[in-house]
Amino acid sequence: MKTTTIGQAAKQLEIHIETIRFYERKGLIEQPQKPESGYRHYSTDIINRIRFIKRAQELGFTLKEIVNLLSLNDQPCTQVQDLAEQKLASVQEKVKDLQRLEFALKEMIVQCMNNPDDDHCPIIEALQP
Amino acid sequence: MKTTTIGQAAKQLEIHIETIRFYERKGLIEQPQKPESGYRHYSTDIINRIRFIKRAQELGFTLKEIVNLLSLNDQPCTQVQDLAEQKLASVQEKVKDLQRLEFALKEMIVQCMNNPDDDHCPIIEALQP
DNA sequence: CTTGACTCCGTAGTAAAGTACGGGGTTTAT
DNA sequence: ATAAACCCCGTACTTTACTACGGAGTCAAG
Repeated sequence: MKTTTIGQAAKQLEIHIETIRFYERKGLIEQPQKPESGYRHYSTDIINRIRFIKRAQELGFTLKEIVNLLSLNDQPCTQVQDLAEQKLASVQEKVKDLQRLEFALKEMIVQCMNNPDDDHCPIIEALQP
Repeated sequence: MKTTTIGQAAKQLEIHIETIRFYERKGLIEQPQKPESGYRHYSTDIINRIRFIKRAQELGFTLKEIVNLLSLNDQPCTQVQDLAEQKLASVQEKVKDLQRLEFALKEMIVQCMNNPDDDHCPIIEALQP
């Protein structure tokens, strides 16, 4: 089986070596087999696991949640679904809030554009509820 | 004018006293007038400013960004408009990101629901390349 | 066989956003 | 007028997710 050193793995994954060691310490990945040299050698399995971690992170999961996700590997699908649904709910809430803000900012800008007096900005008051 | 002590303000805003002092140190709010006793006394203006900070935070703005938002207050109207437009752009971007995330999560959940095999979760597999 | 690149390990530092602590003054209620 | 409750200040600690450092061992090229 083909294996890579930690440096090659890091380059391939575009992360720092230390990040890999960090994940190891945090229990997100196992410490790989180390032959007599003492150097870590990574299988594609571990590489893919790190890729998984990175993707989950992009989806807004914290490392803690990812540990949880990974531990669900052997758990029934419904539990994984639960986690994803929780995440979804919080994301949807954030979107709504941001859209409210977007609307508010747009309103402000319009008011600004209709303002003849440059020294008295309507946004100033609008920002202070 | 009615004022409150830091403790009352904190209770009202449901944050810690130390958080208020922390915002002061970070320049998000001014240190309020302190009479001979040395105690801070907060006007409703400052209370509202903190409320604004909290709201902006819930919307995903960092304190650094909020400092920026708040700095809109002292600028002439055209500059305020500029900054508001920059903010708007970043908010819109954030909304888009979150909607992408929302979509990805929904897809996963649907796949999960259509999965007859509870022991073999498509979410976990989807994230494993 | 030596030089440079790579790896090991443990420890320390970073940024963000607080939170806690402790020794001292002040206010308020009894 | 005294104890409880509140506030002052500076400093230190917390969490998350890394990132950096430094001395020592190892491997690969010339």
